[in-house]
Amino acid sequence: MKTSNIPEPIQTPLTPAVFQILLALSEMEMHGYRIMQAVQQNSNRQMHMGPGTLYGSIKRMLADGLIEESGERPDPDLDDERRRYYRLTALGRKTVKAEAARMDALVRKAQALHLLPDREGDS
Amino acid sequence: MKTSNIPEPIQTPLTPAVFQILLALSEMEMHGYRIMQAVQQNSNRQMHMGPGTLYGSIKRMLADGLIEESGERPDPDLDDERRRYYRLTALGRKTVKAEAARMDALVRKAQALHLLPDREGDS
DNA sequence: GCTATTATATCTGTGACGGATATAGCGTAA
DNA sequence: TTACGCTATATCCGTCACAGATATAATAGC
Repeated sequence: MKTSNIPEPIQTPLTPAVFQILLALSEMEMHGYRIMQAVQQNSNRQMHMGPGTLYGSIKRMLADGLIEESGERPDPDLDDERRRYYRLTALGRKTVKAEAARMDALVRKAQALHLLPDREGDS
Repeated sequence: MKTSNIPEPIQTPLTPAVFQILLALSEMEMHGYRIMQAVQQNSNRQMHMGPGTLYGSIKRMLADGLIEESGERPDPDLDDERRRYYRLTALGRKTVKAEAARMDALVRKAQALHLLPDREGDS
């Protein structure tokens, strides 16, 4: 599957792993291991991201300019020197928005086909 | 990324290609080449699915029992003998629903983080 | 009859994923 | 203080989906 890059050099569809990482980092800066836990939690433990997927994805996302390492330590007291914190770049934020919009359109399509339980507030 | 198979042998997250094919076949039975066009159309020509992705995905989905070939020719008059029509299986329908629900949850998460333009009708 | 489009199919390089493995700091209970 | 489990990062490698290229052939229009 491929998306035409008419508007900007945005790279979609994102892989599930990359999208989950961007989504987690949209909420707050965090370090790698924390991302793994966040993904598991905000999916009701239905998804599991192993270290191979996590750190491999992080490396690629750094290279693509979607995220960057943040030197700041959010909590100087309870800290762990090993941790490496990451934050979204402007491109990362733009990309996660584009992907969310793409998925939203698909969800609406699915809704129109009665593949989701009916809800109030749809056109 | 991996999903635990607690409830049923449903295979999610689906790849974008597989989800698009299931979504297209949810609307109506159609043949392979038609699916390619449908994907392009209901994504405003932002996505393009080549024959490699299409027929490779179809082969896998047949093996996984998500779709099955339908001997019926919907339009006996305007027909093409080369066409091979496909329809969803019960598993395929269950799978596309599960995936739509998974994506819906992600979209809601994105909405809560203001990654989507605000809309009316959200809790 | 010529050409473009329709339609299916395979081959192959690239790259994401995911389990295994490695390394090491940290917390705590015996 | 030692042992163990958890935290945390990192790499390796096998598997598999993707995507362009290519092949083949039927159909449609000129």
